[in-house]
Amino acid sequence: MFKRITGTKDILPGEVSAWQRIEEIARNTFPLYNYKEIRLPLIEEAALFNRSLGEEAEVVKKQMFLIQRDHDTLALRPEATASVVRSYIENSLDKVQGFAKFYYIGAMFRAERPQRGRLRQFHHIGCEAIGSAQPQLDAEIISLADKLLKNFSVSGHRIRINSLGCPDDKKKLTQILKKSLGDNTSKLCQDCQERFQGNILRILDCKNESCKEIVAKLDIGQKHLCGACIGHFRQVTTVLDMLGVEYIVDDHLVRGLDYYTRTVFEISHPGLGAQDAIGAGGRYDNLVKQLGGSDQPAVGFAFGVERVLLVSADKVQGVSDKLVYIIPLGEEARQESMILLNELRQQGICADTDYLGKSLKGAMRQADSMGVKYAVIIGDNELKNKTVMLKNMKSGEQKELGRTALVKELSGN
RNA sequence: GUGGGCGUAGCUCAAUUGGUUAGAGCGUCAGACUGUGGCUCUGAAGGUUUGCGGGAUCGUUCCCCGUCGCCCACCCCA
Repeated sequence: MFKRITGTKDILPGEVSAWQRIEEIARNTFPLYNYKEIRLPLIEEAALFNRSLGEEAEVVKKQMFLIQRDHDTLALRPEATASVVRSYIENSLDKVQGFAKFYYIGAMFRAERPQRGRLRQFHHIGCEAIGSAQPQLDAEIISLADKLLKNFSVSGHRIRINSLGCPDDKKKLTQILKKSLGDNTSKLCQDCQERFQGNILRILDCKNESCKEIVAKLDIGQKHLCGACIGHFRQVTTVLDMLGVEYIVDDHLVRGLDYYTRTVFEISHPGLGAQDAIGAGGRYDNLVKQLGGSDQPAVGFAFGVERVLLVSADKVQGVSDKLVYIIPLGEEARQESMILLNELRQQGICADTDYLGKSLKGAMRQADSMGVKYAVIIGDNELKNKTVMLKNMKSGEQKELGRTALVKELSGN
């Protein structure tokens, strides 16, 4: 028997309605902020991600699904920001329109060990605004993220924000950390000792208690930020306050991907266990240039759809309450019902029938368990009278109608 | 990638210190007098015989090893 690839999931019809709900909310909410949908390939040149996420990023080093084809190394995309930027540059959108807002919904791939809220194929709903450095945009995007969550029926989430500063500030922060931690690296946990080499900023958000203590003593705060970055961050928080978005400034918040600059944020939810980030994002003012485009600052974020679904209070279930179920009794009625089905469908009425030759009782049970609103019975009597029997499954009432009267009755729903 | 737990019908779980035909509930299907669902009752199907492959044993679903899968945590991240 064939099996799913580890870390992938079949989304069966029963679960699809929950997905559709989330997607529909996203498609309704993004346009309010003038974000336009963009659809991009699932595979890209692997080098795109090496360049954008950083050679040292775990995602690049260990988690990419690589495909070797001829002399090219391709990768299933582990995230979409790099692809959006690639597309923005490749299609000369910087020249055509300069500032642009995009949103996307789609699958991402990372070869991690699966656990709750973590899959190898997972789905992002995200957006990117490219071409402006204004702090108001950062605030708008955080408030959009918050709005989306509310629309998704998610509550109790926590938004943490921080500023990493411009590239010079990031370098400064790296140096501060190297200097102040250099003497007692041995006191850091095993992971942090490795981070010290390649990914030193991440020591700031280590969960290890003793590391936390050491980091707390350093009292980093936002001392590494230059005047311009401090000003930027202050404006971001000011606008967030104006918009009534609740957030926590967390100066230990660092993101794992290289491209982030200045504002970063992460949205977590206590209902999730270890993988508690349901969404995250931030500024990436250098990425467009770094990938060969013009100098365009940008900001964006993404939600993990699976994680959002885990904490969404609205558990919709698929019911066929718009379906009309036709029950033919006998061979002649079965033929006749094909005409009726066709007619109903032409009128835009969802209609189905029993294909198993069940008894009336069995077919009624079937109709009931599907949750249909109407059943239509066609038997010998109805054939003779050229009518059908329409039964309202909720009220139990039924009446005998002619064909046209039936269509008229049902179109009203 | 590292550690731990688990793996018995479609689902949730049982199965006495390893001992004869592996059980239940739910679900599915069928029936309960003529063409009518939900509740109830009755019955049936469904496990290539316990993820897979080895091993120890007179014998194992139960013990050991390997493997695959799932889950949880670490890590990472959405």
